Amino acid sequence: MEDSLESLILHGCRLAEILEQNLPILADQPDILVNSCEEIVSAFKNVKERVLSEGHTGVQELHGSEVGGVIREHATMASLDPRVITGVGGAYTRRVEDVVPESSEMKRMSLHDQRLGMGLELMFGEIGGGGGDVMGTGSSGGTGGEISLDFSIASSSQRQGRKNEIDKVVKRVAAPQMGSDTPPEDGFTWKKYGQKEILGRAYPRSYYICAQQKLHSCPAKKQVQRLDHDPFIFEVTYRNSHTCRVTSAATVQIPPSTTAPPPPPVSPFPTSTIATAQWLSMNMFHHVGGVPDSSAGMLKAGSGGGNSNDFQPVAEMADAMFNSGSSSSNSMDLIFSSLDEHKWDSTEEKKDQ
DNA sequence: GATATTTGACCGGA
DNA sequence: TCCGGTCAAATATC
Repeated sequence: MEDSLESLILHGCRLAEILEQNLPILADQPDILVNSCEEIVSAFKNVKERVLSEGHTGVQELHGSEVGGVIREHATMASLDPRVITGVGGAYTRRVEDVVPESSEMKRMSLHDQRLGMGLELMFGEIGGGGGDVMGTGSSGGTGGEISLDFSIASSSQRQGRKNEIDKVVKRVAAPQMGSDTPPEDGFTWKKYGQKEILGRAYPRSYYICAQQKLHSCPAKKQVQRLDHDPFIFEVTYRNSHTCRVTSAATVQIPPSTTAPPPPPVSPFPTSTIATAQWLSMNMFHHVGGVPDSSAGMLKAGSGGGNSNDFQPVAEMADAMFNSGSSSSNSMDLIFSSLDEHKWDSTEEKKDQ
């Protein structure tokens, strides 16, 4: 049941993201804070248990040509962990209620996770059907509440296909600002060398090479493509590892699977206190009708390269959560810090330069 | 003037 | 032959 594992991770990440986004508000509402933390802990505890019991095979084997489809379809299965189903989203709420005995918590989860489900669907929508082996790792990193989902794509067909396809990482990131034409900073400087209309895509694809290519013969490249159904989400494909970074900062070793660091934190949710409070009350706790736009969410797909280490941050995060208690808002910093320390190196390095 | 971006042409894999 | 990726000249911006 690999899908449930990934869904669990995603669910936990999403809950953590929601909590982090609303920490300023929840600081004055300890009861809600505790409740929310417990939900997150529960989700990741489930992940941890599954990882330990399955020996990581769950994530490693999250292959398939239809990641999205798998998630969507399997999420409706009665045998699936209810939390998984609610985590996958509101699209299955009714089905869940059909299958699972009614539970107040379940219903609440299902309802206030509706927007999450939409996000997940958006997240997976275009990855599915690619015919590739997709290694997925859910992670939540950055101080801005970024939710990311990384998929390294290294299908057998792609291995045999075009060159440079082996070291290929696809990430999805939200536009730094609504309507922005440029993807978020990712810690590297890029030089655009081309743009092309892609068949079947509503938006052109931009091609970038590392700006350090001449200096360090850095082979890193990236492609930026807006999603058809959500132009505020960029699908960023990284190819080749940065050699420039290794050269300029010998202390940082970049595995191929983490070719690119995550973009800077971007708040995918309303930023004003009022807007946040409204969203919070609508979706997280009171879940009255209406499904907010999830399109601004920070989504990434990519990374991994089939390396089991991809899964490590999740386990670390789970550990951090379980060991740090759940009633303190500081736990969130602790949770994300372990990820950030790794992922934000390059950004900081660049700033230091 | 240097650098960055745009854009049409070309190349090569499927 | 099609289409994605790259090149390089033209253009824009600083």
